[in-house]
Amino acid sequence: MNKLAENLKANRLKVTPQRLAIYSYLASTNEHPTVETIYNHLKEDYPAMSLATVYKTVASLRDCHLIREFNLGEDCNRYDANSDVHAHLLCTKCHRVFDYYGDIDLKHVIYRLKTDFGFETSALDMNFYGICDDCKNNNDK
Amino acid sequence: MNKLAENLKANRLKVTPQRLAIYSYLASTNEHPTVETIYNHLKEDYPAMSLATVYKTVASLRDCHLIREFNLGEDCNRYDANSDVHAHLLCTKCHRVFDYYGDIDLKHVIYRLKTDFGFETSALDMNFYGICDDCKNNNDK
DNA sequence: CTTTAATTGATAATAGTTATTTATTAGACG
DNA sequence: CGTCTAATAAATAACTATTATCAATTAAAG
Repeated sequence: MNKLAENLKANRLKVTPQRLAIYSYLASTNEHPTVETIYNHLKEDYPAMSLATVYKTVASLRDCHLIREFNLGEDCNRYDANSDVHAHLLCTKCHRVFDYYGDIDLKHVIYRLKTDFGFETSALDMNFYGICDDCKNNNDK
Repeated sequence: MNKLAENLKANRLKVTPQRLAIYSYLASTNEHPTVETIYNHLKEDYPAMSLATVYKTVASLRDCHLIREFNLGEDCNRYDANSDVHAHLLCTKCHRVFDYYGDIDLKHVIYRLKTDFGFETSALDMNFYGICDDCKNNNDK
């Protein structure tokens, strides 16, 4: 039994082909896909899969913290199975999202939030908006 | 003529009572209101104001950078006229949003993004999700 | 194998946002 | 100050991402 199936079982989620496919895809990509993207990507191998199933599955995976759901000011959410602490860089031109594993002292900030304000942090987003290197160079169109 | 009206003029936006009211309200609060909240707050003084006007106005103000639009994983956007660099703390229990003006070395990160990846940052969000002090103490309900 | 509760697929419903259209108005110009 | 015109507002229809519903299917426990 693979790791993904074990994670599902550990969270009392039934191991279905649909869930394995969605979770597996998210674990294999760093494209931060939307529900639409996930659906289109899996349509070929799972032609019967419903869009509603994708929505329900990402909600389940998010609820048991197997994936992260986030919004970068677009009209839809994005999903990410990468649990390492990292920032997201959204290129406002090509709409790709890049990861940044930087030297940002987040533990220090989380500690300050707790001691100074009594705020108990359980998750965080760090999002940068701008123009990526490719788009800066490719000024054609 | 007040500062708000001057800002509107500087961006070639007509100075209308609706825009002044919405912009003025955003400049006066630190509650990070949603469109719904803005609409309800102004309904008393401007009973004829349409919800569509609020949507169009915040879009205009956002487009000329007089306010910021952001999303904290809720089902609607929030707006903020505070242009100082700061983080947002969303209490996932009472759904209030607090500001944090911390010692986060963002200039350093922005510089690294540019030199290491060629990413030109034009805006950023730093969002912390957790439980605020009030909610931690008020465990009643 | 049987049973049962969870899940899927199809689709209707919901909610936030945007588009459309007509009436109104800010502000330029004389 | 009155006239004119393009921009804006109000009302509401349309759109789209997401959620809810429900009958059919299936994972998995016994």
